[in-house]
Amino acid sequence: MRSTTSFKPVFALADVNSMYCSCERALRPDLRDTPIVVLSNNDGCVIAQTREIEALGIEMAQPWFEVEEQARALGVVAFSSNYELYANFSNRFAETLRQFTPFVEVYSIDECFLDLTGMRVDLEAYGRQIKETVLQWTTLPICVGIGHTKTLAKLANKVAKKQERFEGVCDFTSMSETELDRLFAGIAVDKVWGVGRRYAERLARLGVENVLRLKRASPKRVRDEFGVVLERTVKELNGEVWLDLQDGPPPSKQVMSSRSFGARVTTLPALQEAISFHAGNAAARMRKQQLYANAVHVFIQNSPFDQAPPFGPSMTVALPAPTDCTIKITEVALWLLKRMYKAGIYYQKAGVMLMELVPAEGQQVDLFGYASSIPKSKALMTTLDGINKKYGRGTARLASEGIKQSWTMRREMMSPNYTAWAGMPVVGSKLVP
DNA sequence: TCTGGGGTCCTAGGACCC
DNA sequence: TCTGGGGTCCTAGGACCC
Repeated sequence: MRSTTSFKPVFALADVNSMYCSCERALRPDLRDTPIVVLSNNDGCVIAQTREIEALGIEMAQPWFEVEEQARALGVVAFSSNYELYANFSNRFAETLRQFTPFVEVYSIDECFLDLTGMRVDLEAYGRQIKETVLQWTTLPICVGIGHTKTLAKLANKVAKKQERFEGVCDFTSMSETELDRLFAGIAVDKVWGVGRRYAERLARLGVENVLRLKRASPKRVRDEFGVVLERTVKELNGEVWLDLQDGPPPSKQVMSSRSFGARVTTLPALQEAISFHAGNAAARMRKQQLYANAVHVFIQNSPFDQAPPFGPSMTVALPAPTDCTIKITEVALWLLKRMYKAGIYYQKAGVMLMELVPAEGQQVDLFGYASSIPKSKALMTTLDGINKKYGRGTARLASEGIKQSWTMRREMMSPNYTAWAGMPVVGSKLVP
């Protein structure tokens, strides 16, 4: 963090418009004017859509099967989600932003905060320059919001997206208090970062329906009614900095791998494959962060949408010593599964969560030998991760994950050639088509 | 037939201890 | 046996985020 003692803090939020759809369009420039949706795993729900789609009455998180027919009739093109592709574009996006300030926080796959405190520039013009550069270098369209706190920058970004007169860049810091208040009076309170549907309903009952009302609410009263988180939000709306730019993501406290099945699963062997897969997947992601797990949690469940009564057992077990070894974690997970499994259930989802994670540094070898094979295991895991990094995820894995994997998800509309694209040469962060 | 997959933080309440 | 307060730890649940 830079020192902010002599300047009023300034944050910007750069956010890619319809990230997943924009990535798909990058591969298919011919779809520039075609409405696109991207579907969740299993092609279940709509999780991203281009602007035109809202006008068609298709909503976010709507099950695809409910709207597919109508959408196709309207010429909508659908894609299965392709996270490797999106992660690749996300990295290019963040790298481009680093040209403008070293103080960049990657907040999510399609959003970065920038600290612009103390910059002697016309902030709005700078925002436009950022927007244009990202478009040129990555083909991704973005909006930029600028404010004295992260919460305000978020809100400014929303305004930049929604109100066309701003043309994609909205700078609250250059607006007068009166101007801002007039703007805030016209924005629904649930557009504020940290105010979801529930809070919005409760706030509405107290007569707080727009952002201006929330900004003017008494922090103490908000704290008593809603807790410290929303109190902080109110203060941030008033320009008080409570959230700072984060250096890097804090280490995870838990790592979860879970997924719905492509079709219902009933047999133990199929569940064993799925749990093995999730154990291996979670362990690999945990190793990437150089963490060890102290506990393993496994769950299986049927579908809330099926007629059957809900069945969703879950169990957690503490490990005798922290480990990052896929083999040990898988063993434990399979043991838990065996204890929970009941025949005659149509399982819809299963998952593994690794918990109580601790840094890999300084792990003690326990007295009873559980961890005594650590050097061997470490070499094996390093090899495993190396192969999978080089040749793609899942190239090397435990046999218990199965070969056919009949339980895996559907991705019937995946964009082709994504690996070739991911390997595209980069010159000075610039994308070379 | 088909209904996402990750995470975090806070709070309240119970168990237990002194 | 009854009474009370303070502290910690754990868990479940609810809210939020993308």
